Order: sequence, then C-alpha cells, then structure tokens
Amino acid sequence: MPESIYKHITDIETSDKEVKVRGWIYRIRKMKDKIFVVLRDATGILQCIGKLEDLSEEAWDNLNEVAIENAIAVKGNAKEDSRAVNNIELVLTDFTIIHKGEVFPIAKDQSKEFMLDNTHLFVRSYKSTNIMKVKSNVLRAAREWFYDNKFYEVTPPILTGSACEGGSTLFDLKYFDQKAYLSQSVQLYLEALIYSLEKVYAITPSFRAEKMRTKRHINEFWHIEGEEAFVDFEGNMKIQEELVAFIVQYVLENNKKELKELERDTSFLEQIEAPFKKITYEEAINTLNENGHKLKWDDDIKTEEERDLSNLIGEPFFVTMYPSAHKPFYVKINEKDPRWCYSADLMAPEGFGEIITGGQREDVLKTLVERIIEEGWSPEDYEWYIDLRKYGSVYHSGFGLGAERLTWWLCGLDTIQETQPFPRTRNRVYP
RNA sequence: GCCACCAUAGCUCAGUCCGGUGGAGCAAUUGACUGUUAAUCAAUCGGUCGUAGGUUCGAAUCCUACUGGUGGCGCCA
Repeated sequence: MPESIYKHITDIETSDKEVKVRGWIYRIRKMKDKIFVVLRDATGILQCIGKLEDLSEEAWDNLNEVAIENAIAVKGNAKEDSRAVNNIELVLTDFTIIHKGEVFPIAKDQSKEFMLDNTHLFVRSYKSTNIMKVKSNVLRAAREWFYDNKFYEVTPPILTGSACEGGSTLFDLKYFDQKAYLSQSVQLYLEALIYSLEKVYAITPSFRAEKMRTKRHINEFWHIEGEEAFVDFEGNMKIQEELVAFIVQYVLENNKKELKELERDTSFLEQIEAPFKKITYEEAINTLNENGHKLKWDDDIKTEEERDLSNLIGEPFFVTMYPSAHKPFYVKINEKDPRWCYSADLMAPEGFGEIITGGQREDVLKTLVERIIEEGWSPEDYEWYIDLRKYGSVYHSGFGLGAERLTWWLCGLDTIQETQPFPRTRNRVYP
C-alpha cells in the first residue's frame, strides 16, 4: 500500500510536530482570535485549535469559513492537553479546505423518519460507525473460524428458481421470460456442494418479504450459513456453539472501544464459552408455564415467550427437538418418535432471542418426497434437490446464522435496523 | 395482513380536547466574545399547518376520504 503523508487520528502522538491530518469537521466553535475544530476521520476525533497569531491570513480565513461536515486538511503540532477530548490537542499551523459544500442537514434532534430518509448521511454518525466496525469483525471472525476449521467458502446463487422457506415470504422478479426469486437461504445449494467439498459455508444476503415491522426483522439480511457432510444433530450444535463463542471473543477483544462508546455492558458476553446449554422444546414450554405462560405441546414459541425464555435462562442456549409440524420439509424427522424432528434454534440471552436455526437434513429419498407433498409443494419444482438423495446420499447437517441478529445482540442495540447501514424495511428501499 | 399512533419553519416540537390575526428551541445570516467541550450573548431571516373535500360568519384546531410515515403483532435469522 502506498504510504500517506497524512496520519490517522488514533496514530497521533503528543510529541508529533507538523503532523498532517485530514477528515471532516465534527464540531466547530468560533471565537474572536481562536477557533476550536473537532476533526473526525475513520479512526476517531481530535480537537484542533487555530489561533489568529499562529496562522497565515489565508489559513485563518479558511478556518472562519468552514462548517460541520466540511472536508478539510490540517497541519499542526500535537500536545497533551487535559481540556481536549482524549487529552490530546493539535495546535494548527495550517488549515486548508478540501470541500466546503452546503449546510449539513443532520443536526442535534432527528426523528426516526428523518433519520431514515437521510441514511446516506446518517452513516457518518459516531454510533453508526461504531456498529459497522463491530459488524465488520463479526464477519471477519466468522470467516476466520471457518478457515481454521477447514471449511471452504462457496458462492451459491442469490437468484433462484425455487423457494426454500415458503412462498408467502418470497420476493419474485422477472428473469427474462421466466419467473425467479431472491434467495431466502442458500441452504439447498450448500447441501449440493457437500458432496464434493464436505465442509462448506457461505456469507450471502437473504431476502424475506415478511410484511412485519418489529425490532428483530429486516427484509434484507446477511446470512452466515454452514453445511457439513457426516455430521449429525449433536455435532452440528457443537459447530454452532464454537463458532458463536469464537465470534463473541473476537469482538470483545477487538472492539473494546466501540462497545464502550455504544455503552454496551459486556459482563454477560464475557462469561460466554462453549458448550452452550441445551433444553428441549418440551422443557422450554414447561419453563415458560412455570413462569406464567399457558402453552401446550405443539404451540409456537412466539416473540413474547421467546423474549421471556431468553431473559430467564441468562446465557446462550439451544432449544432442541421441535415438533415436526413446525419445521420445513428438509428437516430430518426422528424415526423413533416422528412427533419431533432434528431441528434446533440457538437463542441469545438478555431478551434478544433467536440468532440461528439449524439441524440435521432429511437424507432419505422417500421421506423427503413425502414431506414435500405434505407441505403442498410439487416435487417437480425440487427435482434437483431430490436428486441429491439418489447418488451416494449421506447424513449431513447445517445452520443459518443471522449476521445482523448477532451484531444486534453484541452491540446491545434497540433495533436490528441499526445494524444495517441501509436497512430494507416494509416501507423503505430508498436510499 | 391486523391493531394503534403521527403529519405545523431546514430540524425537534408546543398550539388541536374547548374554532377567533401561527409560537419556542436548534440550524442559517449579521454582530459581540476572556480555552471552547453539540460554547455563550444580542439581533435578523424563516410557514399554502401532508393533500382534497365538507361543516361554519370564521378551521392548524371539528367531520370524511386519500397519501406518506412510525410503533406493535402473526413470522423468522
């Protein structure tokens, strides 16, 4: 990489003389013979002071002209100063304008609506920047873990001709003269790829046309999906808990500054280590009923119940052995007791709830076809998928982790929308 | 898809219940200023009250429809 003559803010030391920095104006306070400028770059903020007596006439004029979010370049001498943020201040010797521009529209008070209309500018905010830095490490840690554990990263299609999760939540589109859909999950394609690579993963966008407005849903999210041959239900949970524990550790180590600035209390996160607690669906229901709920076998664990359960248990945990009727056709049914199937959800504590669904896949041709028909689909639409069970079918398992769900929990945010720089929600596909 | 709520200055809101000449703070502009921490002080600028109808002597305010948006739920990652 070519070396820059400019330093980044967090690299500046108090002994630096005539150091050059560039970025955007975060705050500015003008007085008669001195002006304080708080400069922002990708790494942090820095208070600069420009004094009339230290600057050329041109530099002083420039300094008087600028406003919030103008792009600037400065030169100055650093010194320790307890009156400045982070106890460091730059005494300016030069000040140039890169771009002055118009009045920045985002000020102290914003409504949610105004903020979402101006997402393209709001991404500059401190909070948004910190969240994106955490999310970057969530994705990086996931890739590192998969690499260390000999998984291959693959690139399955996002445009597809067949549904995975169900028709009502599918975005359809015109594909030349055919109909196509945006992927809801690349799981079925990963299942095809285990027959050559055995251990595969993909990080791709997934789309769900759910017309709902909640703190935990966005219509476009990034899906971290893994699939492995010769792995059963239990082995699959082991992969998930090790992956998640690794990501949690990675973020705790590498995003201390960001988590602190997001005012995240990390005491819960610090205790997390694999293996995670496992409770059956039945135990989950009993626990809930002991705490005021009234659920029967086969009832869904809904938002409120899931939140209560997540708060009650106080550590990450799997809910296992779900009733078969709740789960899609590809989930393997228990041969001895077909009432339940090999599917598990991983729940985050502190009320955040589900972040992964995973399980063992149906590997028997006959059962798979029956399940597809039972669900009202037509086997012809899934011919290629059914084919996978004809040529050396083996037991295998996989899972899908929501990158935003995980980031939402790690950052301890109010809504999951905050984890996407440009969240796609019911009413918003712009900007 | 269902339920609730909102729309007034560039931004955040008060004013609506109980109709009678549209307000504040921030931003912007101008000036003052002693090391400020989203500085302070003074002045100035800024509005077809979401749109269309209706009631009324008179509507931001009451009624109807529409449009846009926000929160919650069914679902799921």
